[in-house]
Order: sequence, then structure tokens, then C-alpha cells
Amino acid sequence: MSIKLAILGLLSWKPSTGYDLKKMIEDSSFMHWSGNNNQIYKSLVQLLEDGWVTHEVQHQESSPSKKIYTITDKGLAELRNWVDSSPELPELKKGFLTQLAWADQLNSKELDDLLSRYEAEISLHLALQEEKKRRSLYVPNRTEREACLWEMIAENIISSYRNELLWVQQLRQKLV
Amino acid sequence: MSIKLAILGLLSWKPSTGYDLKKMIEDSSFMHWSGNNNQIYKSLVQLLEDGWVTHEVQHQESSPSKKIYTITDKGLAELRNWVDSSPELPELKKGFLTQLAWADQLNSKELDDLLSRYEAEISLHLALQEEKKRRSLYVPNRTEREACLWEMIAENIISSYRNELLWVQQLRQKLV
DNA sequence: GGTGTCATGTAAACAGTTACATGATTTT
DNA sequence: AAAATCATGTAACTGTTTACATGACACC
Repeated sequence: MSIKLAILGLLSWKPSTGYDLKKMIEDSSFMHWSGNNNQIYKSLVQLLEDGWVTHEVQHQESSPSKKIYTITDKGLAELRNWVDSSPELPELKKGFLTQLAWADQLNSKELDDLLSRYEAEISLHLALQEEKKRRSLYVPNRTEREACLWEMIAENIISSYRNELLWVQQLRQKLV
Repeated sequence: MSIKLAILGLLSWKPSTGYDLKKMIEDSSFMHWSGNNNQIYKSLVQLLEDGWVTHEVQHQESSPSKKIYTITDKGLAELRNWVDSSPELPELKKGFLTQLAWADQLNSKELDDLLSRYEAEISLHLALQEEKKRRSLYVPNRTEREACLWEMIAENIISSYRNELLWVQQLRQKLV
């Protein structure tokens, strides 16, 4: 799963500059790339070379000129092709589990403290995700079904953190 | 969260060779590194330089000589220090969500097919994780509490996939 | 006068994967 | 005869992050 396909997706929604894409990717909960310049501007050059996008330079007074990228038919076909390809399993990287794996050297209080700090972080992040969902900037809403899909995508992330929260609370209970 | 700390943890359980570590990391559900040679053998060299481990070369007839790595007091202190450090948020990379985000261009049947393929993959992987938990190779069991922690770590992974499965089933229902 | 937004890009470093390389023994 | 296990390591590549670099304008 390459960031190029996320960019292609966003451009299939609306023509954008690298700067726009950066903001959309950074704001997104499910596009898991950091959205740093290096990745985005390099990808755009590659997408141009592939012929999946075109760009138009727009000069502006009083702010830097920008390149507005638009998806081509070839790019749309590629996107469609990819959307229908075999789904990947999620990659769950939970560093905390590795930390917890060797936590038996802590005493009861230290261990519970550690778990409570994790609980607090998850709890905070969950609230943040819920807030983000309420705000929902940058959400395409072209059909009812698309709105439903995006709603459920946001719900997926939230339910993951809710699940994590329940788990840590259960564990703390068990260890009392 | 570096693989070095996972290795240090494993060595705090028992002295091992790079080869052993590779197997343990590959088999683990929660140590999310692939366990490729490059990473492991390079990390071991660094851990030696740091003074966190020592090694003893054991020559063998009829198989290559091996280096048995043992954690030092300095390494143990470092591990303990790290285990008690502030927990990181999980990193959830779900490529499928990005795929689904642009799936409104598929017709109902294609979309349901896609979701059913994802459901099947998750379902299979969930069974695999449950089987892995039953098998539980390479699980330290030095205290009751440690056993409980490892049990809950395995449960964490399983519940994540169970949650994902429920989510996709719900979505399919919604789209009927 | 400092910070934030708009807008592009590059350089260096680090992390991670795949594939290559060797070589003996054991199992199928 | 082929494949798997034991055991070490390297080379090349891809992906990702952090930091640097520029420059005008707007807001506090």
C-alpha cells in the first residue's frame, strides 16, 4: 500500500496542490502516512511520469505559484483497478505490548501506574478521534453510499481505540 | 520502539543466538518486526557496542559455530528503565481503509465482494492467532503475573482482529 | 518583531525488506 | 535428489522521518 494510491484517490475527489494533499493526509485518521514533503512531492513527480496525473502551474501575486494536479483517465483506471484488488491485512504495531511483555520486573504499583498512563493516552486519543469525526474536514460526500463508507471508516478507527481502552481496563481489573 | 529493546527483553528471559531470536520474533504476534537477518545481526552488534549484552562463541561439530548472547547488568538496567518509560500509542496501519475510501466507484456486487474478501482474510488470520495462542511456543512463565501478562497480550491481538471482523460484518449489513 | 499560513522543494539519516552467500547435516 | 534446519552474515533497495532552505504576506 503506497502513498501514491492515497494521493490518486484524493485527486479523484478534487484537483489539488501538494500543499493541499499534505494537509488532507495529515488530517486524516486512516491515511497513516505522516504527509511529509519529501514523500508527497516525490510521489507527485512519479505520478506525472506515470501519466496518472497532469499539472497546471498557477502563478499568483503575493503568494508562491502553485501546481494544481489533476487525475487523468489513465490514473482513474489505475485507481479503480487498485480499489478492486485483494485487501491487505491491517498492520498493528503496538509497541506497548512489547513493553508490557517484560514488565514483570515492576512492582504492583509501578505496573498499575504504567497501565494507567497507557489508559490515559488511549482515552485522550479516542476523544481526539471522536472530535475529528465530528469536525470531518476533507470528507467527500458525492453519494449517500460514499458518505456511509467514510462514516464507517472513521468508526473503524474509533472502535479500534475503544477496544484497546476496554482491554487495558480489563487488564487493570485482573491485576488488582 | 526499537527492535533492540525486544531483543534485550528476550535475552532477559534466556541467553540466545541470533538464530533463536529470529525464530522467537518471527513467531511472536506482538513483536511486529519481520525478524530478518539484517536487523537482528546488526542490532546484536550494536547491543555489544553499547555493553548491554556479551557473547560467547560456541564451536560445534557438524553445525556452524554459534554466538550465545547474554544480557549484562547494564542491559538489564536499561531494559527496566525502558519498560517503565511512557507508553506509545499503537500505530494502526489499515491499508484497506484507504482502499475502501475510494470504493464508491464499484457497483454493489463488486463492493460486497471486496468486503467479503476482507472478511475472509481477517477471519482466517483471527483463527491463526487463536491457534498461535493455544500453541504458545516461546512464552516465559516465571511468575503467575508474567503468565497473566502474556495471556493478556495474546488476547489483545485477538480482540483487535475480532473487533475488525465485527466491523466489516456490520458494514456489509449496512450496505445490503 | 515573532509567529503562522501559503507553497515549493532537497539532503541526510534511519528503518525495514528482499535477496544473496556459505556450508554441513538431517529429513522427506 | 531435493528440501528443511542450523547458523552466520552482507548488499541493494525502498520507505519514512527530520531537518534544512526560500520567500512573501497577514496577524497579533
